[in-house]
Amino acid sequence: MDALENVIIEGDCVDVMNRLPESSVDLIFADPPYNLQLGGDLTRPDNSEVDGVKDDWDQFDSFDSYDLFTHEWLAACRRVLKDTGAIWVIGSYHNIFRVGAILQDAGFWIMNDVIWRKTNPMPNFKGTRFQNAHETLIWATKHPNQKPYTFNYDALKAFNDDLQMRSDWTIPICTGQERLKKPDGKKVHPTQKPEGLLHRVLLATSKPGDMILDPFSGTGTTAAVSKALGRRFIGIEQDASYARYSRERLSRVEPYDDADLKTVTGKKAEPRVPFGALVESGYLRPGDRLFSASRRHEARVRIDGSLTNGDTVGSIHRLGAFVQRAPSCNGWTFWHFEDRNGLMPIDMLRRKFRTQMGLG
Amino acid sequence: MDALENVIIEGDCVDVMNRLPESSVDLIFADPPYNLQLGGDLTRPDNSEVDGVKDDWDQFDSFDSYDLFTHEWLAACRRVLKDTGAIWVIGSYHNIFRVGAILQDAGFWIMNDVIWRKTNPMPNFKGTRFQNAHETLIWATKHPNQKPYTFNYDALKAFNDDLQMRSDWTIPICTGQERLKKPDGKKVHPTQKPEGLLHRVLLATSKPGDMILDPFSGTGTTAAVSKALGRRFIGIEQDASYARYSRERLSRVEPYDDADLKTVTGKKAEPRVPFGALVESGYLRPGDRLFSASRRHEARVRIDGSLTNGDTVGSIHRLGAFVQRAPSCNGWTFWHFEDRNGLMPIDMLRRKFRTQMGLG
DNA sequence: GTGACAATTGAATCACCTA
DNA sequence: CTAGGTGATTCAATTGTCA
Repeated sequence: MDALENVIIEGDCVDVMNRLPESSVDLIFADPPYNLQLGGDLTRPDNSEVDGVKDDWDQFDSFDSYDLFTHEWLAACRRVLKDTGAIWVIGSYHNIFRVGAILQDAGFWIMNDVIWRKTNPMPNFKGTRFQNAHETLIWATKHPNQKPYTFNYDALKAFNDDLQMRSDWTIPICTGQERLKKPDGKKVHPTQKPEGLLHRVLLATSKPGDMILDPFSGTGTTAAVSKALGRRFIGIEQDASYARYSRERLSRVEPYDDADLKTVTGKKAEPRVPFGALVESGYLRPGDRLFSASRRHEARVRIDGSLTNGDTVGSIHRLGAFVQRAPSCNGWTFWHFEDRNGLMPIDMLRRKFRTQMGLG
Repeated sequence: MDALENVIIEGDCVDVMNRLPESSVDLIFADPPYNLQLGGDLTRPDNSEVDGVKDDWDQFDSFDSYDLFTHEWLAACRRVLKDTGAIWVIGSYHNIFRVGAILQDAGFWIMNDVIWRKTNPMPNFKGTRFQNAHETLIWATKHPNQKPYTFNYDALKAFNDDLQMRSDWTIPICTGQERLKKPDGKKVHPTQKPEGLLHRVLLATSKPGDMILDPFSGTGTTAAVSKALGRRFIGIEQDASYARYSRERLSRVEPYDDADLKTVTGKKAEPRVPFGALVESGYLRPGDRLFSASRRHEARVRIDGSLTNGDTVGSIHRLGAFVQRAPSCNGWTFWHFEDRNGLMPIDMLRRKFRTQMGLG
């Protein structure tokens, strides 16, 4: 099974994952069933109070088997996941606490829990509980303190009107044209996830070309959004009917233009330019004076790209920190050079250097 | 220990609970240590230091020792709880999954998980994850399919502007006058909960005269709100200083005026609709063109909701400001999409989104 | 008093590369 | 592995200061 990609595979997810090469997947999105062994409709979300007696004796037994099931598919996920990879799991209060605890026990490291806040949830008709208006997602890396992992911070900030993205996401449930229907008009799947949710997940924690795996593929929302966003994917689905519907759905997905897949990136992604290179290339000359924005501090450029204020010598960062008595300082934004129009941060020169050298 | 009530008891919560009469409590609210596992120091971009939770009471050797601790206090809670009673637990992703699973294993029956959506959470200063903007509460009865239990559906509906109360609550963190301060101006407790949160909990799931127990009483928010709402209470707190401050606080509590509560309801509770949400939900597609009203400027939509005009990229606001050479710009009114009837501001799409999603 | 502006702060698993 | 250097990074509210 090499170079298998962009398919929906029919079968048990543990079996199928164990036949995939290890450390081959960048990101897993898993929407596991809630009610394995719990007696069908009785424990479907929001109906858990229907039966009086059965749940009582069933409870321990069913939690145990659910835990075992969870442990097994998470172990299979862990094997196929790259050491730089991550996993998302979505669930409700019926199962998410067990899944989250087992995830932690398996060695995954939770980065955030994220709340999918539904704009248009089903009402609780009986008025016996709060309206169940959200689901919980867990985002976890394969290892504690894992470096690197993918998080497109700046893209999400642009998405969110220039504010950093929060852990609660307001997204509509899947309805209308997007919802897959059978010829008789009934919905194909009871819990089809909205493409908007997967769009945000993939935008946040994957890159174009990444391999995305969904072990409980269902109607193929993960696969469909992966295809649209220029990611590779493997979906695994046990149910032949769901698999058939999702393949048909995928055939209708048009990938977006490569140019539109690009996202906002921040300074962290830019190539490093040592300050000395600006001096070397004549953007600044030894002896030039630099100033803090307020002109309160002044320093002279030296031939090796260090600065001196007379008493002390150091890098742009060290001297900036020193004169401010701060533990650290970004010299690029702290120091300014004299321009026709007044003081300009030396970061301007760095940008000019990058552009003229064809960097970034 | 009979008829002990309306007190803060100093001591280990398991010891104290085991000395209380069994089946004597109507509702428990528990805010256990979160086991945050913080690393080194954290500084803000302005170099100031974040005052994190490094207290001894939040230190555990391992998940195992935390699980054992959790199991023990939950067992003690179970004993003192009436068969008609219920429990609330609050936590974050560090601990809530373990607590939820152990709660289920102990025989409690989860009714809802509730999200406390913070209006003013602390940012993620380093841009490494999503801003941790919520905490999770679990509401569970003592038994599966328990009847009766207390749920004041109508009171909540009235409280929530005649809308059914959802499972996500928008409430500010505890600051300002409400936050207890030492004589030196420092906060008494690192994690004091807002009274608005407890107000909703008690309003929803307790009755006047009920006995409310908080095994991790801290600064006594549960006790204070219980007193204000005419409930009886017992708070248990290990730390002598916290206990002293909470007793002093209680002496000042008077019955509530609802208007004073800092909760956010109705339309104001609805989060902003960011531009990216229109893209992920299909109101605009990556590759679509946007124009300024005069058509003098043009840009393309990308998957992260950023715009590009070929040279420059940025959010709708950033790019709008850039092309106009303005310091700032409201992208919602500056950029337009092509409609049958000509150009329409993208703000129209946001309004449509809000309307269709029932967001005010 | 008042309005503008600056300073402070909150349950936080918060950088990364090279020598 | 550690140590050290470079240089990237924040939102909403309340409180305090100064004109």
